Amino acid sequence: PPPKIYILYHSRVPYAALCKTFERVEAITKRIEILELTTNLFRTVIELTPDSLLETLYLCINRLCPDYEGLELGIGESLLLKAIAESTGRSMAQIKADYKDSGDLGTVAKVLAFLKDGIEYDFLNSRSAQKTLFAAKPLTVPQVFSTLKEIAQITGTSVGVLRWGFIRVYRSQAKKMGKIKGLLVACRENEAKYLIRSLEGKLRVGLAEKTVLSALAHAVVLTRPAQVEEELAKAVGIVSYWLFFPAIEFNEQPHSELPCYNLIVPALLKDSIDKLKEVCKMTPGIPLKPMLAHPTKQLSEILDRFEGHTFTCEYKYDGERAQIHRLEDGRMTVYSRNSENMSNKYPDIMEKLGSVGVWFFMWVKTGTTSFVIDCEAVAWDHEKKSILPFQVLSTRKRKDVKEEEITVQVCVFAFDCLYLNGESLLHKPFAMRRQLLHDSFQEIEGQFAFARFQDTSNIEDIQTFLETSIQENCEGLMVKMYDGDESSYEPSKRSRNWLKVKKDYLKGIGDSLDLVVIGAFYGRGKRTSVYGAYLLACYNPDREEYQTITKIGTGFSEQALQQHYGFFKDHVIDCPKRYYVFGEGTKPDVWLEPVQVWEVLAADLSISPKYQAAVGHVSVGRLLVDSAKGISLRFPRFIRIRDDKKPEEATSSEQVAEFYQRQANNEQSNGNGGVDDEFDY
DNA sequence: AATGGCTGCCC
DNA sequence: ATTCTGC
DNA sequence: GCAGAATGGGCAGCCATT
Repeated sequence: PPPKIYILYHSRVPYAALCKTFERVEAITKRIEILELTTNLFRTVIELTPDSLLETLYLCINRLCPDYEGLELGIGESLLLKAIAESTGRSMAQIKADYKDSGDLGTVAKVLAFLKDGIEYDFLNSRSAQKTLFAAKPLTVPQVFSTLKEIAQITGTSVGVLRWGFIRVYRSQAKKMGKIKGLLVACRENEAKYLIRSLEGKLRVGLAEKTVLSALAHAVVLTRPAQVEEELAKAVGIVSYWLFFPAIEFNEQPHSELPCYNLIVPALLKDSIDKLKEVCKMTPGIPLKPMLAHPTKQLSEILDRFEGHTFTCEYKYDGERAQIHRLEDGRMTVYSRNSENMSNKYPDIMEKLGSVGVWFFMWVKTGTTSFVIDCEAVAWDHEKKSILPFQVLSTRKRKDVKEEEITVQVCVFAFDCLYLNGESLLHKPFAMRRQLLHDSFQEIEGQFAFARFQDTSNIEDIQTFLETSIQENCEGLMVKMYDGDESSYEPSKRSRNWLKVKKDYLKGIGDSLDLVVIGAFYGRGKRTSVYGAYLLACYNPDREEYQTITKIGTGFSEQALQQHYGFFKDHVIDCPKRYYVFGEGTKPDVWLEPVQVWEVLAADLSISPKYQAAVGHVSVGRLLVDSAKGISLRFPRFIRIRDDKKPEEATSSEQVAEFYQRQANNEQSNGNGGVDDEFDY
């Protein structure tokens, strides 16, 4: 149907219009209706106030700018709680209690009465509030957006010396808080709710980037600025998803190749649709959203998926995704998985890749000018010539890194080439991209390597290759479509053309532990009114203690969440048992009696600064483990209740220590395992 | 100058 | 990251 | 199968406090 116009003619989009859409979207779950509502919002904006389209869109996806510009609000839950408390004149305790009950900070801000000039205004009762409270002008989308941006730009503590020697301290947190409060008092009806959620960084209305992008495409097809195409509007009186399909397609390519709304939106408004594809082309220097892989539960899934196709297996390295760009003019950038600019973290990579010198030491072969390559940066032990764990990589400094001061060396494992010498390779088959990658770069030991691969279609070979990858400190395998149309590079897609196989996905392998539930955390959002996460412990029979090991918050079906809540609410205790061993920073919202054992799966064990499992038993060369550190789990998830086990029969501290030791031994001894044939493919 | 809490970003 | 769920 | 929303450990860096 034609847009329901609830925006009157304004020079700017009222923030209320946006919030109204959010409210409607939040109330429904049907995807097509959500799409329709969002499309109508954008159509209205295009028609009435096209200059606000970009800001409207950014507020819909809850971002301030393209990811690679790296501007962040720097506001979290604590600051918001404080801001809400101060704005409402209520105590933190009250705010926290409300938060617990509603599971939504937005609701907390919306429901509470605001105190202003000694008069209490009730936001729910808009009639009584209207007269006085609404003295402030209604918020507009550009205004809210620019204030959010200002908040993000506030930084640092500065000390200014005023006349007569008075010292004034500007605190960035206080300034941010001031801006938030300023917005809050101007909010009406539901605006505070969505404003707070924007500040939290999660809109949680069931509308996120993919749908917003699709809605944008629909809107610009149906509505051109200043010339509503009535006929077209009538034609879609019957809502059919497939009628819109061309619109989706036409916008998807531009966005996947040039994921920057600052560039796309003006082009959408100005240019014809045909021209858009020309304007929005892959551009070195602007990061692509990396292609992602589907998890695989069994090796047989690989054969099912790739039956009748050629595919190839690669090691899955446990490091940090690095999309490396080099432009013709020599400028270079390293981007992370989430398109953050990591160039300052990797001066060593920049130096090596950018350098001209003796060909023997260069990663880039002569003749290779511009490129975009997809890689994994992995911590590297130069003495042992082996891969170090992710936890080591994560200790690398991130800002203003000087090459001389680098403590954690990195080896870059390249596995794809998306752009080469002025030409996009996104639509080329993977076989060709890999060939070009190998033709254009060369391996330098301990610095740059190609991801190890094996082309095979035999399940036993895959099994063996998987085991070898794990021996060599990798996470497992990536299995990729090798040839044909389906092997192209699909930015931002979790494509079925790439599968990942990790040992912990496979049934019966991986670290499974039986742990005791000793605490719980209130759920939020769709987990309001049940516990959203739990605190788990292992058992130390010698000391008769339960030692905390991890929180857990995934793997539960909705039914399981209900069931657990129902069960544990009768086992809540006022304070922790004296035989609970826990760190100050890991206290749950409620403590529980030790009455149930859960089977839990994890990818790895880690040295923990917070948890206490096997404390005093942890020793490994590289990670300086002091006696106060315990063990925790990487990627913990709930598998099932172990009703057959009593709490005292849970995995013991000693076993936890053993698991860790085994893992560490593997990391230390097998680094070199069977790699003397490094160039043997 | 040291410490600890908060935040954002890796996985 | 992993996992679950409505469409 | 997609898109969205729940939730995990742990690191550096920033800021406020002491």
